[in-house]
Amino acid sequence: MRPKLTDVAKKAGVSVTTVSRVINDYGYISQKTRDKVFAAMEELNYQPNSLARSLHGKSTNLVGLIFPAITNPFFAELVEKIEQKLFSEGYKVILCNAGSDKEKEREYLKMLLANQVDGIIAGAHNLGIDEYNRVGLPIVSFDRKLSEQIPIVSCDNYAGGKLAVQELYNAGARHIYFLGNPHQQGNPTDQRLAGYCDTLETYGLSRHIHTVSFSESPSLKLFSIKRLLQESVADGIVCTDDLTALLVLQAAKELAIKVPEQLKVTGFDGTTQIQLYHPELSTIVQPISDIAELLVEVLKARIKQPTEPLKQMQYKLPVTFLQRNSTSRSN
Amino acid sequence: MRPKLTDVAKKAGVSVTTVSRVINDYGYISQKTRDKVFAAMEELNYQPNSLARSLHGKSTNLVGLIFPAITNPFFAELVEKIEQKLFSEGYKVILCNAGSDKEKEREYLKMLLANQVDGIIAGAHNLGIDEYNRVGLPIVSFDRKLSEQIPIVSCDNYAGGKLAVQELYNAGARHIYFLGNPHQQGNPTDQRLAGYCDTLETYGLSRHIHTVSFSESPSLKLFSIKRLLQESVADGIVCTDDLTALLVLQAAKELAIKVPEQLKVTGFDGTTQIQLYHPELSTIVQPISDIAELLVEVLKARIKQPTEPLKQMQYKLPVTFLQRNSTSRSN
DNA sequence: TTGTATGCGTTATCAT
DNA sequence: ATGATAACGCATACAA
Repeated sequence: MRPKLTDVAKKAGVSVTTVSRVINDYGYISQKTRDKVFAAMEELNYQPNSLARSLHGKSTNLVGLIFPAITNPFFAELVEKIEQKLFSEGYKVILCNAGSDKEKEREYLKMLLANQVDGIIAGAHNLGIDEYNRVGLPIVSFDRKLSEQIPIVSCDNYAGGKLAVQELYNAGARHIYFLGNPHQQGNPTDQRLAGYCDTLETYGLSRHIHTVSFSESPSLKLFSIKRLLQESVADGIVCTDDLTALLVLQAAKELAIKVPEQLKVTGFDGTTQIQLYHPELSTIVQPISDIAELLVEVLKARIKQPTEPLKQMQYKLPVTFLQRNSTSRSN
Repeated sequence: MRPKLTDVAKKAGVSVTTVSRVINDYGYISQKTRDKVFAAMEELNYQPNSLARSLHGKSTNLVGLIFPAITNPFFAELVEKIEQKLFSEGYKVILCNAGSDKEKEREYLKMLLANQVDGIIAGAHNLGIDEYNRVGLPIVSFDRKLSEQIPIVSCDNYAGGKLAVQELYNAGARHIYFLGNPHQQGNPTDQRLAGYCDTLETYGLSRHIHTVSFSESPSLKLFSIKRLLQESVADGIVCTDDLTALLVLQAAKELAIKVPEQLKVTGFDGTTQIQLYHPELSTIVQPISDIAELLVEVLKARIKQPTEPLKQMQYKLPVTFLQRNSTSRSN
């Protein structure tokens, strides 16, 4: 049995109140008893039971993170940054890898409630608005609208889509395709598509929109991308994420299509990892660290003042373009 | 305020005991009251407070995961698998990204204790034996010896080191270098080095052991690898992880050293992600899914019977070789 | 400066 | 078949 307050009290020869006072540094206590208590705690390797503490009305300092998959480098880096910020603020993280599983996300949501988390940062979005509305807990969403009450942090997806087209155009591409996940209504990532469409229009080019399912197995994805490359006349492709872009590069290589001479490609996300291990890929870089920081800041504000009306519904962070070889100008 | 048992009881017009009975499916209750109670719960969106529950002696069904960095694809895949297994067993995961920070790992360990986790799976190892011994909680370690009392799950690192050398040798390499993290005493990963050394000896070749710090920044790592390639006569390199191997490939490319003609390279880990996005890299594949499953199984056993003496101290899972172009035979 | 008693939300024992 | 109540480990109002 783990030692409890009474055990420490007994060992130190004082009352539980005194021990509690020492632990929480509250009220008046003599240095002598303080020392005695610390010695007893040390000897027993005592750790206050934070469950009992929270039951008493104290907050748990627990934050739930709901994301689709940490094996995706983008989410891995984002989650890691979030975890770091939260840790430095005294919060601990319960990680919920919801995948694209509605039921699992629901389960996790219930679990987080049951564990009295102080708040939730949601990056997976399989559930509907009302389910999130019922939670009744501070929530901040990454990159997706969950409800009218839940603030969203994301990068400037529209600017990203626009920038990608501009860069491809400037590099000489005139048949610019869009390749991404099937889009869902009302999500900020749709803005990437909107940016693409609008910008094409200003150039007087026509749009070509193709989708590959995010959840599809990568080898299937590779297969459909190859078919796309064979059947199309694309000389530029805007991908909605880096992994898809890498598959395009791979497909092009297998088909002996030269990048960037015959085909220029941009990714989206710009994780440190892919920047480093795929230095050939141009991409729209999301400010992952800033996003993480902002998510945490906004959540903290909601936790502190849950009833306060939202100052701001959406926070959009700027993107940048990372010029690499896959979009080099070929003369 | 979140609804509590009394609220549900009041709404359903029964006592708290009855509600508790319904929730836990315990004792006798008429279908009629059962329905009433469920209706009330539904209406209030009631979630039992698992803190109060655990306070009463129930287990939290919480498992702590301590790992160095989920941005490393290997850990990302391992953690994701572990999380999946645990979830399907009814456990939730507290993720502790300890980095290589001793203090953070210590903090996390205390936090997990305070949150009454049922057990811990430890994959980061900055702390000493005694700190883990004091925990007094079911722990299973991945790939590292933490104490006499803590079971270890790992792949067969020795076989991995051996296999790598064999494959390089068979592909024609005769100056086979070892490139990895600086090794620490008594850890299973040292076995990779041992396997390398022993196997070289059977071939009558001499050993060349080089280290690059794991925590070093990748661009620094790349730099020192380039220097190594320039100064050495290596025609084969055994890397202790895939990311290092990728840096070697990159360095070779920049130095116009042809792989596999002039230099053959093997990685270690074999994550799905790197297999897919770096199809040129030969590697020793760890059975990640099996490792995850075994970690969870062993932990479950410890949780069920914490006092039972360990049946087995070490569990070694077999590795396989994935033959790709970086070790192709060049005639 | 220190100790006693009560309550947090839930489960379990005992009664009805 | 259902209800009253003690206990879980801790924090705090109140008392000493």
